[in-house]
Amino acid sequence: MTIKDIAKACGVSVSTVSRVLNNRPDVSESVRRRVLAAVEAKGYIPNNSARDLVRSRTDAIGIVVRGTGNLFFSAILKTVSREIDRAGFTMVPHFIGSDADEVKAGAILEREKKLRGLLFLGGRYDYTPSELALVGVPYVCCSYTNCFGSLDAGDYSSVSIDDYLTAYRAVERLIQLGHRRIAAVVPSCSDRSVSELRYNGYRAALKEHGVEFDPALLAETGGCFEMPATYRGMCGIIERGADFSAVFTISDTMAIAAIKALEDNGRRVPEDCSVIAIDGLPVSEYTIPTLTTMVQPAEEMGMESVSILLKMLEGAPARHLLLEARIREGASIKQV
Amino acid sequence: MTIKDIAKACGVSVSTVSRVLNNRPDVSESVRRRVLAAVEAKGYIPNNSARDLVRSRTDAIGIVVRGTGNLFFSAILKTVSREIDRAGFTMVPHFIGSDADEVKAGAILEREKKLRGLLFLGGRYDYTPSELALVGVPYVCCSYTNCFGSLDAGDYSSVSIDDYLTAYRAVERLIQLGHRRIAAVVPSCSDRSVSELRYNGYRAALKEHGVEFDPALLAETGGCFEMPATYRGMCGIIERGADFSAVFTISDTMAIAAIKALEDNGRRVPEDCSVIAIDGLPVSEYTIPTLTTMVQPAEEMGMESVSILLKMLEGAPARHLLLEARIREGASIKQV
DNA sequence: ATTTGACGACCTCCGCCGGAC
DNA sequence: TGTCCGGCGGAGGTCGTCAAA
Repeated sequence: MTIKDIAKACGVSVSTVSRVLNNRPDVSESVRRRVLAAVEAKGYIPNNSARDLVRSRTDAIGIVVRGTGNLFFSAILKTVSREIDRAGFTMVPHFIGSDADEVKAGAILEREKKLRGLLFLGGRYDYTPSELALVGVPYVCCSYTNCFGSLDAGDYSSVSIDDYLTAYRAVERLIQLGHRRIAAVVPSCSDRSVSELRYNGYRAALKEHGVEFDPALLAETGGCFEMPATYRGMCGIIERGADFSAVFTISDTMAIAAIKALEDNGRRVPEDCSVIAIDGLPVSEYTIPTLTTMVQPAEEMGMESVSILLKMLEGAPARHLLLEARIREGASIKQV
Repeated sequence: MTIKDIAKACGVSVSTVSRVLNNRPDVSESVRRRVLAAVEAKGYIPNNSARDLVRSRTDAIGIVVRGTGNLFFSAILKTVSREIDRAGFTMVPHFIGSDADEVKAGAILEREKKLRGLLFLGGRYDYTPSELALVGVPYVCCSYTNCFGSLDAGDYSSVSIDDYLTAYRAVERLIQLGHRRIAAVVPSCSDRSVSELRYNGYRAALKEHGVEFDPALLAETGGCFEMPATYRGMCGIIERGADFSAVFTISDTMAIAAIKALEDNGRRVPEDCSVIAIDGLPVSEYTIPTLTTMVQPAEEMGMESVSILLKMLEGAPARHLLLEARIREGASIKQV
């Protein structure tokens, strides 16, 4: 069942059928009706591969999810999927490890699947224009920005929270409660990415409030956001006999692992040690104790990312949206 | 950048490049290397639309994920995505609510995206053949089976654990530890689905070991797997003054919410009450206390689901794989 | 002036035949 | 005789162009 069969059945040319199918004006009403009737009668459906081939453009939007096991991304992904479907596009997801090259993955995806646009869910903060030259379609960085990089702000869009400020406020909250010896478990202090940014917020909050930074209170997990590495990092701080009354981690799952390490070493949370984090996962509202955390507006981030990308496909300029993370008071911090 | 450019650059014919690209045997090793080097150097990627076109079929496999917020599915999804990519197919995901009609969603997806096959991640256990007649491509039910339905076993594949037996074993473990008053929080006792199946396993374990079932120890959440509803259900059992020393829930996240409800009502886990569940999420290894749970082999389920589906696309018969859920001993249960 | 037909290009695969060694 | 490679044509739908009715 091809366009030729329809043409033959109607006694018209292939060109004419194509014109009807694509709603072009230069076809007489009588021929149009005859063709549409034949299409309906024979149940003809145009071959999408052939259409894509000649139009050289699809309805595909790629999503590169960097960091498998990131529960925060899982939440965003569902929103993104829903919004892309709603707009009549097709979502093409691609999951990569947190140490993989998302730009390369996106560029390959773009060409393999003929993407109209790209949405990066997590990535590096220090792109250079030459790196991103690989990407030939509009793209949005969801949950991060290019603050360490050198991209022209007009060349890409981003939707994120202010990582530095959010970390600053989380640590400031601990200081307000009287904490001075505040440990931190972070993937890295200098990864030119989310971890460095939030670490800088931690350092700035200490400094601003006259608290001296103590390297003994810091654990780096070697770039890893996973719970086992976080658990080991927290144990490391404890085992070296460091003196601290609070812990800051850059994600909820890291906080859950850190709390586990504290409890396993005989330190109760929050009685012996306060813990604060950033993310606001649903599950951390049911941990014991309930986690106090800075909630990222996941739903809003997903919606806005897709909305901005779709508008870019229609020629709208790039946008950089900075959303606010609000604290969700739990029971993992207390006054000292 | 097309196959012609590669041919020109290597000084060979288009046919030869095509032969190399498709791993055909009748090409000399030297030419093969030269062509592959040029492909690498120029970053050539074959046009998928053209490939699909000439092969007269697409490379799309649909995934209908039923139940947003299901962390267990998030883990499977990553494995499924990786395996589909590896096999050279394209994954087309579709997320729907846990009360939505996955068959209808799959059928629509199949027509819109011209799918080769479908993978249902979560769904009803009681399909009838007429319902599934909507689906015109091979499909695999991942994480569930049609045990309440009337499908011909040869018409579909499934990869799952034995829900009834797994629940039976979990509850049996509690009985072995001396528990007789075992509460259960389940979405529903009669949803013709996973909840009913696991509830039946709970009831069977009680009966088999001479423990009388007490309706006061049961909470139904109204078909909901979410933590807030589970929390309320658990609180309901406590508030009605029921006497129990252990709780069985059908998922890890439900257990986390149940433990929270217990602790909030002054009952320590496991000292005052043991809790056991089914799933084996990474996060439940870091909750306090560590959850004792029946681990579903998520990685294996994802891999096998894709593997079986791909073989079905090549004409292989349907298969029904029953995987084993092994207990992960935590610290949420104790002897009484 | 309006409508319709014919044609080539787009891109890849694959089977087939022919030539070269 | 066997191995390797070139070349051809058909498959599919769209779209611009040109010619014709």
